[in-house]
Amino acid sequence: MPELPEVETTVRGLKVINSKKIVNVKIHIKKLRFNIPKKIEKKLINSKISNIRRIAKYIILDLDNNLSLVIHLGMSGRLKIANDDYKRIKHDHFIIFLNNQKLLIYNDPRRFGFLDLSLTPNLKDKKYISRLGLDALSTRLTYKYLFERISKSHVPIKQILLNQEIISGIGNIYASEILFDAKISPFVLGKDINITHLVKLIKSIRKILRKAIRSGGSSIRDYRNVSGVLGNFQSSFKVYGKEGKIIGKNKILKIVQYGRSTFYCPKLQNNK
DNA sequence: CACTCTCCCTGAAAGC
DNA sequence: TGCTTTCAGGGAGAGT
Repeated sequence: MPELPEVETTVRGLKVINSKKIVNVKIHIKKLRFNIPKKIEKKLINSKISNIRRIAKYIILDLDNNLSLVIHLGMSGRLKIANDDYKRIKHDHFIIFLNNQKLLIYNDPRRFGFLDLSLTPNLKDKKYISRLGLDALSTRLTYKYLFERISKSHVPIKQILLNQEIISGIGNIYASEILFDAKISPFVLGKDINITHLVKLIKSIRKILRKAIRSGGSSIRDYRNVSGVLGNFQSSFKVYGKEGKIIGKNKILKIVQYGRSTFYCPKLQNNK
């Protein structure tokens, strides 16, 4: 669910708690994908949120005590802001109480997400951050950069788009949508993509992700922003989840690459 | 080193 | 209808 547009939507929604002070923290389960850092409560309580930002699919809450809280939503994670009369529901694992009577709640049924704490200046040294390639919406993402990174690769472009060490922020849904928009076959290998297609690919990456952000994010079913409002980009999906759909007289197929589903149209995505 | 596969977990949807 | 099976958005780490 949460790819760059959903994370960006979440970060924008979280701005309302910027400059608020953390007055309490409750952990209901200590192990998500990784263990929640020990004594995190003590480090968070009494600090003030000084900045809220996104790095790839990571949400960063910078605090005024030189620490940063890192949140990754995994596949099913969600952040909610609620009032102090909120009744905890299933899978609410981590709750931050703020000095404006609001709560920040981390809910994650599959627990593939994680929370981490870092000294703010050392955040970039965390290995999950340091390895990241350019952000999918970075202006530095050019065809030259991509060519340099993939022109020797024997991996299909669909998988390249999912590799966060090359471009960060794209997940399985938007990868299919982007390739469809760029009319590029998901099978074409990095080494076989020409410059014209790289230029088209970058255009489509920006176009699809920006449009999804404008729609408030998306998901298969029910991506919601921090206030619980549904995103609606999924109504704009052209190929994802559309197996068998006919466009003109061309059919959309679903295949599996590297264990992930890819939706595409062989006739329209032929690299011509 | 480069690449591929499996697994973490719950719940929705499909299959029977 | 209801029980069982399959499959899912991410990413690390093991395996080839």
